[in-house]
Amino acid sequence: MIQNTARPRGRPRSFDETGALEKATQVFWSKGYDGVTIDDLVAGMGVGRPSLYAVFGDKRAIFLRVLKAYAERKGALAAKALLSPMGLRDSIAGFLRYAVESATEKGSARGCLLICVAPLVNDAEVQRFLQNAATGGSARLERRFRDGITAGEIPSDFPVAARAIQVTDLARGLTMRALIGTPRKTLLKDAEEAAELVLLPCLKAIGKLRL
Amino acid sequence: MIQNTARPRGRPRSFDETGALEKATQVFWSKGYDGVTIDDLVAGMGVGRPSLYAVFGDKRAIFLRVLKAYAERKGALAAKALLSPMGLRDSIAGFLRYAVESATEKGSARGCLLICVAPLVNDAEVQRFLQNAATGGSARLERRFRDGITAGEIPSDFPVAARAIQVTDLARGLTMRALIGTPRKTLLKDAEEAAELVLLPCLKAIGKLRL
DNA sequence: CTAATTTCGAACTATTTGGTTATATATTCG
DNA sequence: CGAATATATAACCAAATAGTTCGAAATTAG
Repeated sequence: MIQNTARPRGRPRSFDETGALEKATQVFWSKGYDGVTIDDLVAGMGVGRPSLYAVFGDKRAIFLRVLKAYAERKGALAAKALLSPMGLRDSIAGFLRYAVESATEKGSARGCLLICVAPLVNDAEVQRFLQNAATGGSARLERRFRDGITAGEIPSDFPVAARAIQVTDLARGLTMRALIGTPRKTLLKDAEEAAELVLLPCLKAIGKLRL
Repeated sequence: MIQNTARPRGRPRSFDETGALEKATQVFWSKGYDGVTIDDLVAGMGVGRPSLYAVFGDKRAIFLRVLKAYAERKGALAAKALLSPMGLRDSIAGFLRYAVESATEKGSARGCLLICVAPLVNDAEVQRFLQNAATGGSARLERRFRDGITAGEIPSDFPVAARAIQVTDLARGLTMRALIGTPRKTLLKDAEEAAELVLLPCLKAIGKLRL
């Protein structure tokens, strides 16, 4: 069963479906949801108008697919940045650094589809999706903090939940500043300092610190 | 000179100019720049189409005026929230609390025109304006931190610049989460914890702490 | 090779949108 | 009151936009 999907019957498509969706991602990312017209998508995706409607549906449907694919891809990369380093500090710094780097990548739009543009889409399903993505993200960060506790890198009463949320908020802030043109270099320094901040022991733990 | 501006010559306007701009603010705030049509503005501002063009210009011009007025108003309120309390902690907490409250106000759109929608406007002048507003905001926070140093509330080597930027980033994060529907109550708690975070002494200062 | 199937390319239609024009209305000045 | 001025209302127009239709093209099945 090398070819599970036998070649379909009619004229073959001149475009790659997932490739076209990736191009659509760039279109939405750079122009925002409301700023995108069907013609923008036709031009950007390299798919003819009728094929676009037949294969993907209307703008909203395309955006939803784009959003979900983007979230999966980006979520995996963010998780990798978070989980690859061994030390907790490198983890958090790596996560924030990744946020900055992907938000200031040359050749791509600035910012982030999930953080900067999707929240402005006036659509209940999009909102639900973003809510879930957000809680999922901070849950992962919280788990990473907890692993830091078991590794003895932070005290056992470290406020893992609060700090996890704060990391996501700081990442949002860095990403929004990328959008308004703050240079990567500045943001990378800020990311480093943000990581330092969220790893500070809380006051009641200071007494127990061995310095 | 009670009436400095003698009544103008022709038919009087049926709308108040600044009032109309405030209504326009709500329109842009709730629909985003690209989501707004001229008809939306005509309906929302209560100004007829030709008058709208004659008095305010096109959509971009209206948005620029809206943006500047909004920034001034909101900036003043944020400054008040920051500078009214005497203690540093109440200041920072008050600032973040204000960000959350204004981003979750009933009867107004969620989020913030400056933080959530203006950054998506693809316009050089808007970008410059936002950059300046951002640096101005963190400069004020930095000053407030410095006043905290002279008041002896934080050590003299407190990283004022970094913490000021972090407060703005946290505020951005809270505001963006307001936009995706995170409830006010949650955000208020997060704001409180964020204030606590940014007031933690840095590690090298802990040795000097008198507990 | 022929028929069936699917996509492609171009044109088409109805609607929305940005911006203007024309006429009526309200006000001040003389 | 009548002329001048400025705004309001409605209608208008051209361009952009969303979504569809139709014939040509490319492929497989028989």
